[in-house]
Amino acid sequence: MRVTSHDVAAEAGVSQATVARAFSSPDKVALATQKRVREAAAKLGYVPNAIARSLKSQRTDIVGAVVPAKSEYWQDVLTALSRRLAEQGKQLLLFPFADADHVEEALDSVEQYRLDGLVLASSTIRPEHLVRMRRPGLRVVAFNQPAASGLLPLVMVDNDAGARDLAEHVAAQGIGTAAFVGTVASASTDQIRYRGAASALADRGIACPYVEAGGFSYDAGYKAAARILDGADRPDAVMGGSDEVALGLIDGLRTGGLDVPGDVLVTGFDGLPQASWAGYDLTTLVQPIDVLVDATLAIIFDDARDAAQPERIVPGTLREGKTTRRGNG
Amino acid sequence: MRVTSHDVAAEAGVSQATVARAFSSPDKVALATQKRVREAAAKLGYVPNAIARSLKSQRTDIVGAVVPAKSEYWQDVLTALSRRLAEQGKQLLLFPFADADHVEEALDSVEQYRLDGLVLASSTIRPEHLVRMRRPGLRVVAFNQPAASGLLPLVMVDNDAGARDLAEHVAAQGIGTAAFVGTVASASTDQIRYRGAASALADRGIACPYVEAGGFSYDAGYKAAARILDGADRPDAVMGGSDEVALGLIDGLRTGGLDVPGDVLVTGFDGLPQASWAGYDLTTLVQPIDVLVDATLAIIFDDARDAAQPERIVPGTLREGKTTRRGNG
DNA sequence: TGACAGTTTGAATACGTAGTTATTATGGTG
DNA sequence: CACCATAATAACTACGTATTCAAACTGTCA
Repeated sequence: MRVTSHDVAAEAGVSQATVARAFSSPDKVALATQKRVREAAAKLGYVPNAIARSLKSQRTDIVGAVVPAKSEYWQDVLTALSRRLAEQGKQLLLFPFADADHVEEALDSVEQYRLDGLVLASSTIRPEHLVRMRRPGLRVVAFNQPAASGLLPLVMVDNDAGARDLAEHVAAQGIGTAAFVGTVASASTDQIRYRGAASALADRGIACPYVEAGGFSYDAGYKAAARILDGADRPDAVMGGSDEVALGLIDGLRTGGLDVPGDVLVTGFDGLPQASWAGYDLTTLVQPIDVLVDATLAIIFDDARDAAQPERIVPGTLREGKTTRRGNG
Repeated sequence: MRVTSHDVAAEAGVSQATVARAFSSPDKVALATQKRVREAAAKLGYVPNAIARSLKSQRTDIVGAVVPAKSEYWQDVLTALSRRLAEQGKQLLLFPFADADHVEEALDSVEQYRLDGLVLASSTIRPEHLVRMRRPGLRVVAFNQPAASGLLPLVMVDNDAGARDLAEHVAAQGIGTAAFVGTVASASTDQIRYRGAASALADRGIACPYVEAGGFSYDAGYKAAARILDGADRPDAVMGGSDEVALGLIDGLRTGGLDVPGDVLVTGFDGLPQASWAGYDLTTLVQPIDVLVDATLAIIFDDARDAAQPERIVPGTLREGKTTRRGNG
């Protein structure tokens, strides 16, 4: 039924061991034998069984990713991650979770597979879940998850500096008041971004209250806009906790009759492709996803275990769009 | 080092076989023994090894997906697919490819893993690649890929009917001329959608030339808008081959000084979340992704192999947005 | 020619689980 | 109390590969 190395061995008139060697370490097999084996394999349609190989070699060439099921940002990250892995002949196995309450189930599945590495995403994974994944033989990396600091190797963009950059850029446009519309208040990225922005604005005498959108989505941002519009004093600038929320904010504010950027400036955070779309042209902090992904894979695969708890914090870059470009007055 | 069922057996004072049974078919183990095994397992931190299980049972509980590396639409599909699989305790393994020339590499990797099923996506996978994947023991499904008809089990939205619905809807707004901006002319979905739209419009005496955007992206649509604007006679309506292209078209047309829908109507195809964003509110054909995913998994996992070559064609639903709502005149 | 280093190959084994067969314990009945 | 049916467990083996170890073969040099 299924063609195995034994079948190929019989066909080529050699032993199974030789077939295995011909595929995994060809330099140890005489050229003529190699050719004979390859021909037999081709004739029978033999393909090495990765499952059996993994069992023997204790490597799966598979990296797992525990991520929120629905999120533009994470979709982008996963795209970059899986592409990078594919280039190295490795694969990405997804463990999506619907919400914070279902993380544990995802982690249960993870343990079954003997993955080479694991990327833990989402700032809503709780610390107790994080430490649970510290197992011998499994390289875990927390991705953009400040709460993991000190608990796990960590790779993230410099949220604090990024938020400050955005705040300073906005302040430079000459605003009087501002507001920060966060995603979910308990998310550690949210907290850092807010503190960074608020602190930078405070330095310039600008107050910046926190408003919680209650989700990471466009819809959450859209709805939050209504609350901004209803508020007593409308801020001159609104800083979104993420691009998705910011894009929702823009549409919500515009639906409410405001002009962006004429009446109110808006910023985001992440650098999603959609933020660059001409309809929005959002000012945001672009995360260098490729750099973050490379850093992540370096921690997983580099034998030179950089220190005990590596912590790579990568700077983002400010993207200036028209959402913070005041008309001419 | 790694805890195995043998270790647990020793700890619990039973045989390895009993430990295995306690986990895979608990009903065959006395309750008291079961408890003892579970306690020993918990104490040692034992987790069954899915790799070894797969080798023995010839099932991996993993479904693979060969998809284009970069695409909003496929990201959505994969999200739905992986979520559905996770609910059933199964996982999704990604095999992304950068472009049509790299499909073969992806397929090479696929064969190594003994997957329970495989989803082949993208309308740019060539027929010879499709048939290559027809292997005993592997359930393959072509997802939204008309070209696979007759070659592989196929699940797709009714592209023809959808395109006709959109065309009729647009025609009903009282247009005189139209244009179809496809993605990539060689894509089989593109061809069907164009033919459906053009034929429905022709029935009403409206000509509909084909314009190739040259890609599946927002950028491709944005650039195609320029060509529409430069053209001799501007169409009253532009039908995009996909939502991504249509969103680019809208922004491109608006950048060029046109009002959408005031000066020109625009439609898309797919029903991406972004199409519903207030800034666009695109008229499009919404694909019932959950239905498509369920149909796909049914073919992969249902033993009652529906016919030899099942072909599930699911109707989409027209979403009427403001991009086809002419002002009031 | 014989010995020896180096290369190439084959036999045997282990990876960790699940299922198959054999053995022992249990309980009910005449 | 013997006997049998049934439940529960143990011993063993297979899944397909990679690797260890030993054997066979190559060619070189004294």
